[in-house]
Amino acid sequence: MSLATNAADQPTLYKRIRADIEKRILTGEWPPGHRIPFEHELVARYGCSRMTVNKALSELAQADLIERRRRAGSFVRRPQHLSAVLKIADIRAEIIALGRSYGYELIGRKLRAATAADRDRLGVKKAGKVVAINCRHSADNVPFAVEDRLINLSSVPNAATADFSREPPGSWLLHHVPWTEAEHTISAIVADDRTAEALNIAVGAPCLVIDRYTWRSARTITAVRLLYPGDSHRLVARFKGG
Amino acid sequence: MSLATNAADQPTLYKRIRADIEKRILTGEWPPGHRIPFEHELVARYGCSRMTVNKALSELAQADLIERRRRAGSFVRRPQHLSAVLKIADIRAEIIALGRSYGYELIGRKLRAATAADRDRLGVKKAGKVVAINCRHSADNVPFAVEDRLINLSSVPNAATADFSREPPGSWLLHHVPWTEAEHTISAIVADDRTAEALNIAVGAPCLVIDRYTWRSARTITAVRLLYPGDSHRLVARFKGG
DNA sequence: CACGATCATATGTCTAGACATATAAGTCAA
DNA sequence: TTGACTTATATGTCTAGACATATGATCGTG
Repeated sequence: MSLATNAADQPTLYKRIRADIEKRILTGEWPPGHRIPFEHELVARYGCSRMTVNKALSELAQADLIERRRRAGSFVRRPQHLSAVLKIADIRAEIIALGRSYGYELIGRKLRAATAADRDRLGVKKAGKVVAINCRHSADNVPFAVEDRLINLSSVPNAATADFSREPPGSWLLHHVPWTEAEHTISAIVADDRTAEALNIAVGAPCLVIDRYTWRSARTITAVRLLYPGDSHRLVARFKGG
Repeated sequence: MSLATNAADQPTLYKRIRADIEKRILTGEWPPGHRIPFEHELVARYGCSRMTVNKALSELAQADLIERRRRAGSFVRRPQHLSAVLKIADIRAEIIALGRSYGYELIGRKLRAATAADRDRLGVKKAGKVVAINCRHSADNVPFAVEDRLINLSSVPNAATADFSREPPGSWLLHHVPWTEAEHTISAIVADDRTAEALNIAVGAPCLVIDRYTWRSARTITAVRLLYPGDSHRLVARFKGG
């Protein structure tokens, strides 16, 4: 019976159900915490058996996109299942997890029309407004990292009015812009005068550089460069497979 | 009827099937390319319906542990689905992928009983033999990275007789020891005299350091430290999720 | 109000079938 | 030998049920 609805479909039904739900999550229509329809509701909507819906939801749960709770339903998960490398997205959380006291200091914040350099850095073509932020993170009152960030206001208009004097922009973004993709580039430099002063290390000391570029559904969110003292910091990534 | 076999089990049947197969793959009993039993054979062995074994196999396929081919069967996959950060496990493949000519040079190779330092580095308690290898990778005849590696012969006895004068140990291991887990630690240093000479860079130039520790099923395989010129190398990792 | 016991319900797992579909393998002709 | 056609088969998807189980809600009691 339900095969009727499957007549002109290219993908199979359970994949369509999965894709439908995934799309609503990724576009933010169903934000983290949102309860997605019960299985029996989806059964009614798609006119299929429960096993079909269950397969779609199971795969979404396996991908950590949703969390399934008996008796309660299925809920969109908060994106907290990141690999260790990405977890440094929230430096505050990282430092607190290490049991050290976290310190944050906003050095500069500018709202401006995107310059050519800004557009290049964000990988966007059209002009628009951006926020440029400079700040410093510390652990136990020792400089931990300096951050140089650009936020694309076309994608995240709220960031124009967010108060970054108390909350670090990485944490703010993590809570306001869920489900992004990111690309990291890791390299090493030696500290120049400015960096050495900001990190309280010697000029010429090694620094770890992390450039992260973040987007959601083809919209650039933010570009950030983080500088860590190279001898004191460790990025740990653990993988399974080959 | 099949519920009878499920009587004293803690995990559910499909999870047990999945775990059974996963174990044989991870221990190497079923190497890459091996055809695992057909669904109908597993149905007979576990006395359950096909949907149950199908669920187990589908999850293994989703985890990229096996590949399913219609009419042919299901096969253990070669571990080639690594994240970008881990892909540097095979520097030769990385350089060739960049379209550059790969060069390899074995600097030193020692077979010895594990010293206290070796055991500490490998994270093993019992004494045993190890191979210590020093080598250099180059791209277009320019030094690309120097490698300092320790292989635990208790886990990989074959490595004692492998010819590392032509094949880099990372590539050799990748082809002889499938399905490992790894932990990376990334940091930055400045080049000392020896490093500077090996990489043909200036003393005091920044270097990216990657320490990788690899194991399989609680058995340590190898520990390696890679040094890259920090200004010329880029580690790129791309993630999906928050 | 706090705390247990009970109940309702959504998910978790499973069955014994079914038809669809891709494809390895065999068959036959050019 | 090679290419085209046929066939057998393993996986892919789906159904309409079933019972198990965890847990949010509700209700009653001290």
